Parts: sequence; structure tokens; C-alpha cells
Amino acid sequence: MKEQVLYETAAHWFNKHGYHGTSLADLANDLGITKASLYNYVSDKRELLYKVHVRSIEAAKAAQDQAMAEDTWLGKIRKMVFNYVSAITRSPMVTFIVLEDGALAPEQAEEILAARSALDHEFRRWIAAGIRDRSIVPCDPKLVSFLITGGLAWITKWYDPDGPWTGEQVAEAMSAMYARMLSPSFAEELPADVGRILTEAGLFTLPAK
Amino acid sequence: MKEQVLYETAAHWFNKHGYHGTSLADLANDLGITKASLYNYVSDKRELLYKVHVRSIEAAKAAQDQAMAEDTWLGKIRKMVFNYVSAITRSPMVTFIVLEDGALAPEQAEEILAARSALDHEFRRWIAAGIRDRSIVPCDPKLVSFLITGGLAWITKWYDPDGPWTGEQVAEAMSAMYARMLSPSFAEELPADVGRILTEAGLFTLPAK
Amino acid sequence: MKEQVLYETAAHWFNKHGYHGTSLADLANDLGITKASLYNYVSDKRELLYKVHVRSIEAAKAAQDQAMAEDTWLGKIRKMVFNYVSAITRSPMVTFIVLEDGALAPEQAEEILAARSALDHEFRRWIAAGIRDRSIVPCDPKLVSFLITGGLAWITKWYDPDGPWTGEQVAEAMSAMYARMLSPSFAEELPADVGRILTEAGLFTLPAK
Amino acid sequence: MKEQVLYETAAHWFNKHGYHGTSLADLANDLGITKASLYNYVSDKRELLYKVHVRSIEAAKAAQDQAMAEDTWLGKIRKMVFNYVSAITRSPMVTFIVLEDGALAPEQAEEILAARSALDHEFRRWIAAGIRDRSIVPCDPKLVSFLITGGLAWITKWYDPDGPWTGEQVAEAMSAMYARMLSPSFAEELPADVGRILTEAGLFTLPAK
DNA sequence: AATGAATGAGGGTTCATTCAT
DNA sequence: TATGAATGAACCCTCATTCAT
Repeated sequence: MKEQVLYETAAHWFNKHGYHGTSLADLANDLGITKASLYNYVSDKRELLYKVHVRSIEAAKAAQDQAMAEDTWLGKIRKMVFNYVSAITRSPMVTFIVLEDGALAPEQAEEILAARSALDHEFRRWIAAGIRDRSIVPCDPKLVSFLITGGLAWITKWYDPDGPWTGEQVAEAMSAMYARMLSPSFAEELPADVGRILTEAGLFTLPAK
Repeated sequence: MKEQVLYETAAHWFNKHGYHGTSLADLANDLGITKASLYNYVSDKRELLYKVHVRSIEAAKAAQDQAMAEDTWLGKIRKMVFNYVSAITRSPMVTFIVLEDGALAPEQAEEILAARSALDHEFRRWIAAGIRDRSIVPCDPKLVSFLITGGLAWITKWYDPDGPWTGEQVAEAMSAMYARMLSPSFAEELPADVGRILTEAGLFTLPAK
Repeated sequence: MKEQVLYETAAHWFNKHGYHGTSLADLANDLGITKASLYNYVSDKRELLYKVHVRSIEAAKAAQDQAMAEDTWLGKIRKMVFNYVSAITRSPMVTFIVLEDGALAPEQAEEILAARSALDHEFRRWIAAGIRDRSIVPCDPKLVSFLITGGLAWITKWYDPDGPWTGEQVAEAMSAMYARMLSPSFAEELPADVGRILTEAGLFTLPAK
Repeated sequence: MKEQVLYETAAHWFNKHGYHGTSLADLANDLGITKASLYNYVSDKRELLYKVHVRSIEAAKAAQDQAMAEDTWLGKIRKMVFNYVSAITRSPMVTFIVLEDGALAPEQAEEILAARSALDHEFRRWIAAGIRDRSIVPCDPKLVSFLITGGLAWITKWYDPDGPWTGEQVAEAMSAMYARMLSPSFAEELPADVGRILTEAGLFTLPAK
């Protein structure tokens, strides 16, 4: 059995049923092996959750890192959202999993939360910087960060890879909307390709794949 | 024991630990009674979850109903977001709880999902109508509805009543941001009181309570 | 509420579901009162079982006592069976309840078992005496007593007061069959009224009520 | 642990304490394993009861099938009783268990009752056929079937393998008594080996082993 | 690498019983 | 006489985990 599949399955189940609502029997059954066999790959149920969280955070970090190259602060934000949505919708492994209290060991939880917090604070810094140089509308960075995080976390609850939209389309649309929310003036801030989408799709409505 | 307290406690726990991560012993212990006593109020653990969901939906419905009086479509949306955020931050009972697969009985789940879907579709209709009369920027109503729902659902994960912000402040800020995202032109669409807030708070940053 | 009804209901439930399979909630619900109210009549669940047993034994004792007047040993046996079957089929109170191990307190169980044993031994004495004076076929009294007891105990499992047979008909038929089993010669031992039944019913088949 | 032992133990306990009066802890304790281990063999407490019932019915069916070879109707009946008593007294697995209402799932209960009913009706047919060809005394087949079933069901309540009688002795004695009950004339119907028993045992009293 | 069997801990639920009202 | 609320104990069952094979 491929280890990769194990984590994808776990991510899927944790996301749909929650950590405590997922039993190792569920996973084993889904993978076509026995509960006992799982212990050849993982030492713990917790480890599964932990690793899934780690990969999710790595993906978020990557999305952020790759967005840093953008020129403007708004551009960075827009790119970061785009990257992250793309990642989430592309691989079932990269799921934003809601962290249930007490599911992870204290140190693990602390580590995950610290990593998330670091990402969040970096994100807030971008917003604050953008506000300072007037490329982003005055707003509260912390609140806006939460607001956007919520939108991103929710994707896994409704996005269906077999549905009408590709991940890139969703990524494009969401990043555009958030950019719109943050840009001090709609007209001058929107990047060129959004214009293309508006044209192609007619009134910016997402077209089916 | 007050029945109200029971539901608030349950909502709190389900939100923090997930449905399966919450044991009746946790609840009972928190309430200062025994597990068995819980069964004088509820017939089932499931019923607790169900009722919490029902009340959450009622609150959302109320938020929507009370927003209908607004003149413009954007105004309705803004008011709805404001109302709902206010409700969520005000009472621990009104929590947007993530529905874990299989936690509710099939008919219950169906009912809850149907109700949520109805709210969602009404919300989408507002967006679509706004787009049609050009009071809302061209966008995909379904996607935007999901995007906003995510932001609202996430609130319970980070909002702290003992923190620096009042619920009304958060409600004001979030509804303003979403309005900004949707208004075709920022300047002309923003309602008067947002201007007041901008003034009072200095650059729209949320002030501490 | 009539106390009598309580015991009848209890007897019915114990018989259908067993002692442990009957909850006080079942009884209370059936009686239209609350569990707590039951404790105004009985101090214990056990007491219910105990009293039902006592009455069942009293009925058996009465059946035996009233049969002693018969002239022959076989006549006594026949009458005893007739009386007991009549009692069982007449009143829902008089049920032969199978005694589950550990249901009664040790002393109570001992008492009930002693009483049953006394009845049984008296019954065996009749058989033995009959064998001695050749009015009953040579057989093992103990085994025959068990055999007949089984037939009697089973009645509550199948007899339906609303069915085609009256209790007296069943009593007549069963006592006749057992008498047949025990009489050294069928022709000379059968009492007169069996002849009547044979005549009336055609070939001894039980007629509908 | 041998699966066979599990069912024997279960049968024993259900018989002595009733289904609801038997806890899995009792069984596990008796078997020297833990409650949880039971679930490696059975999916349910109910399944234990169900399987025990099934085996009991299979034994009854076998007893009936093997009796069909007998020439006369009375002979069949006699043999069937003999076979069944032998089986019951031989193996603790083959216990006639009283079915408590609601202990089995509706479909299971229906199945068991249907099977029992089939056996019962076949038995009644034998009686009726015997009455028709005058090899059995005129009587009501249904009532007689109940009467005999009761005698058989009761055996498990009193028979003690460590007691003075072997199972075959009991089987011989009971089948002889019922044959006596049903034969139109005692003298001519009794099979030869009963005579032997009468001789050996002195007046047909069962000798100790 | 895989598994069947076993298990301690705990989870949801029922139950007989008590008691203040 | 009746009851709603409370509870300790027990019950059936599930779960994560282990281990010999």
C-alpha cells in the first residue's frame, strides 16, 4: 500500500467526520487492509492527524512563499490565496482540517498552532504594510486575516472535484473577490487576467469546466 | 438545572471538540450533574446536536428575515451578515457548528442540510438580483455565498467574548468588508454609518472595547 | 389504581419478557402511572416477582387441596390438573412463571422453590400410591411429575383467552390426556364426563367455544 | 477459545437466567476471557441468542427427520420424542430456550417462530394421521402438540447430567409415557423394548445409572 | 508487511431506586 | 397518592492498541 494513499484517506475522513468520528477501522476498511496493519505505517492515530496537519501547513507555507515574489502587497495576498486554493482543490491531502481541542498531544498541538499563527501573522503583516502604503484599504489586519482564513477553511466542505468548477477557476475567483475587498479602488487594482475572465465568462460568473 | 445552559454547554463543546470528541461525561461534568441526569432533558446525544443545529439555523433565518427590510440588495446582504455575526458573538447558543457526516440520523441531517440550503439559496438570489440591477459587482453567486459562509462559520473558532472586540464591532467590520467586496464602486455604495466608524476608529482599524 | 391490576400486569410482563426483560418503566407505562409511583405499592421490583410467585403457588396449592376429595389417586391427579389449568387460563394473575436464577433474593428463592418442591412431592406421592394400588400404571413418579409440570408451565406460552378454546375445555382435555397416560387400562379408568365430551365434541377433538 | 464452547455457555446461561438476565460479563467471565473478546466471535449479544435458537431448531428438525422412517404414526411420534430428549440431555447446546418477547430482532424472531411453527405443524399432522387410521386415540392434535412440547421444553429446567438418570433413560421413559397417552390401547401398542425396561427397572421406575 | 485474537479504557444508554415537592 | 429530577451501578458495545504468528 502506498503511504501517500493512507494520508489522503485519513485527511478525507478527518475532514468529513472529524478526528474522533473517524475510527481506524474506517480507514483500514477504506484502504482494504486491517486495523493492525496500519501500525506498520504509523505509530499512532494521533500521528496520522499530526502529519496531515503538517502537510496542510507546509502547503500553506509554500503558497505564502511563492506569493512573496509579487510586487505589491495586495498582489502577494492575491497570489497567496490563489496558490492555497489551488493546492486545496488539487490534492485531497492538502486539507485545511479543523483542529479539535485535545485531539493532538499538547506539544503537537502547540507546534501546529504556532505554525498556523506564524502564517497568520505574516499574512497580517502584508495587510498592514499594504494599508501603510495605501495599496490596501484601511482595515483591521487581524480581523481580515480571520475572515479570509474562514473562507479558505470552508472550501473543503463544499468543493467537489467532480463538480462544474476546476480548482484554478475557484482559486481565480476567490482571490479576485478578496482582492476586490481589499483594494482601495476597484478599477485600478485589479490585475489584467481578471479582466480576461470577466470577458470570457460574461459578467464574471464562473463558467462550467 | 436550566435547559438553556445545557444547550449552550453542548454547543460550546461540539464546537471546540467536535461532536464525537465530546463525551456526555464532559458535558455532565461541566454542568455539575451526572451523565444519567442528562437523559431527563434529552433522549439522545444526537438530540443535543440536532437541537443546537436547529437553533443555529433559526438564528440564521432570523438574521436573514430581519435583513429583508433593507432597500437595496447589497444593503440586505450587509444587514444579514451584520445580524448573524451579532447573534453568533452574542450568545454561545448560536454557534455555526460544522456538521460531521453520520453524526445525525439521516432524516435529521437531511432536514438540517435542507434548511441550510434554503438559507444559502435565498442568499444567492439576493446576490444575483443585485448583479442584475448593477448594485452588486458581477460575480458568481454560489461561490460568493460559500465564501461568505466560510467567513461566518469561522468566527466561532477565533472570537473571544472576553477579547478586545465587541460582537457589534466585529459584525460592523465584517459586513463592511463583504459589502466592499460586492459593491461595484466602493465610494458610492458604502452606507453612512461605515463612514462614522472609519472616522471614530481611525483608518477603519477595529478599536479595543 | 387497583393493586390487583398491578400484579396482573407484572405477571403478564414477567411471563412474556422474563423478569430481567421487564423494566419498571414498562409496567408503569402500561399502568398509566410513573415509575416512582410504583413504590407506593411495592418496596422493590423483586417484591413484585415474589408476590406473583406466591400467588401462583397458592393457586397450585388450592388446585391440589381441592383435588384431594377425589376417591382414587388417578382421580385426584386428574382433578388437580383440571383445577390448575382452569386457574391458569382463567386469571392472568395465576401464571406459572419460570424462575430465573438470581432474580429473587436467596431466601425468597428458597421459599418459592421449597413450596414448589412440596407441591411436587405431594404430587409424586399420589402417583406412587396409585402405582402401589395398581390404579396407576407403573412409572417413575418423579419423572412423570416433571413431565406433567412441563405441560402445565407451557400453557401460558400458548393459551390465548381470545382463541377458540375456553379454559375449561383445555383443562378437561389436558387432564383427560394425562389420565390416559397414567391409567393402567384406558377403558376402565376414564371418568364418566370424559365420555360426555367425546360424544359432544366428536372424537374428542376440542370444539371451538 | 473454541467457538463451540461459547455457544454452549451462552445456551446454558440464557436457559438458567433468561436472555436479559445474562450479561456478557457473565459469559466472558465464565469463559475466562474479556467482554470485548466476545465480539471477535459474535457481532452482537442478539446473535448469540439467535444462533443458539437456530441450533436448537436444527436439533429438533433432525429429531423429526430421523423419526420419519418409523412405520406407524405413533412410532414416529415416539421416536421423535426419544430423539429430541436424547439430544437435549446429551448436549448443553441443544437447549429448548424460551423466547422472550423483544429479545431478538423482529425478522430473527419471525424466522425462529416460523421454524418452530413448521415443526409443530408437521407434528400435528402426524397426530392427525394417526387418529385417522385409528393408531392414535382421538384427540386434538394442536392441544396434544402443545402438551408434549411443554414436557420437552421443561426438561432443561430439571435434568441434571450428573444426576441418577442418563439421557437415554429419560428419553425412553418420556417417549413411552407419551406413547401410552396416545395409543388407543395400551397393551397392544407398546413396543417391545419398553417391556424390557419394565423388567429391568422393576415396575418401570427409572433405575439410577 | 500483514493479521486474527485479545484487551483495558471509555462511550452512550438503561435501570432500579430515592427524595423533595 | 403521585411525580419530576437526580443518581450509582451496570449493561452493551466500540476503540486504539498490542502481540504472537
